[in-house]
Amino acid sequence: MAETTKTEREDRADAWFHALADRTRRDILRRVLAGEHSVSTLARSYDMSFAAVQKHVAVLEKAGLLTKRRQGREALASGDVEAVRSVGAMLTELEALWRGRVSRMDELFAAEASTSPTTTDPDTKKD
Amino acid sequence: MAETTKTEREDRADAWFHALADRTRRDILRRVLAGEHSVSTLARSYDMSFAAVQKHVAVLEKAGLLTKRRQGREALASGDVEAVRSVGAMLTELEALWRGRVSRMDELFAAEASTSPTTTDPDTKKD
DNA sequence: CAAAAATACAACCAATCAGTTGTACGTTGT
DNA sequence: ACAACGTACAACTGATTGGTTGTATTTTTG
Repeated sequence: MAETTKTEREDRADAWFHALADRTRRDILRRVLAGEHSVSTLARSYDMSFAAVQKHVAVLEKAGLLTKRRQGREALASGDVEAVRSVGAMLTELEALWRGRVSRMDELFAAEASTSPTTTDPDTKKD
Repeated sequence: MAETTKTEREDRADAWFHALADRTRRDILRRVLAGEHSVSTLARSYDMSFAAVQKHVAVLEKAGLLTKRRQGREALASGDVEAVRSVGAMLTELEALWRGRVSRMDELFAAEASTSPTTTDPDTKKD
């Protein structure tokens, strides 16, 4: 159950980051995270055709960063925080790898210091 | 000074997210965050030409997510955590917008409840 | 010195992307 | 009923992307 394969996760990440890699889309996401907006309302904010904005919304929707709900003739878009959090979590995982490197470097430093205490360059007195 | 304009910030974000929107690049970033690797060492890990991997490294470098240092004939790549943190911070800012929406919704709910206490659906007793 | 290794970079190609215009269809207001 | 509005989608275009091969340069190694 909930069998999320590695490539599925990477596929989603591809979609997430690609969706966020456009400033118009990031701006749209900001707005729909702050509150619901119809596609035409959003479109009025940008110097491009309605169809172009509609495409951007579609990209965000496919990436799962936003959901649309129909009300009469309007399509109301709303940002999905959980998805944004997931992207953030991915970045945190990257940071964890870095922390692993640092602790490994610390270990190495400790080991070197104990085996040969004078290994640290003695020429570095002044400059 | 350090006058960072709005578009400069957006330019960097474009580069960041675009760099992260490719799974090979994300994988390279993971490796170089965990420790220094030469470009050819990285290249051996992927089923593509050396030049292709070299290009991916260049994209990450231009985005500021990784730095290269020359040692002899090798180019050693190392991940930049600060940049990763900056990307994370951007996501956190998006989350903050959402929190703003929620508190505004809370206010609205409180106001509605005080003016017409029976507005809330009485059928919603159980779940 | 000559061969091998690691890098850099240009030129090319197929695929995708971000934008456009045009058309069609359901919904709203007069 | 009908005009205006909001949406959806197809078709097209120029720019960018992710990959390739080929060539040149520098550094190590035998």
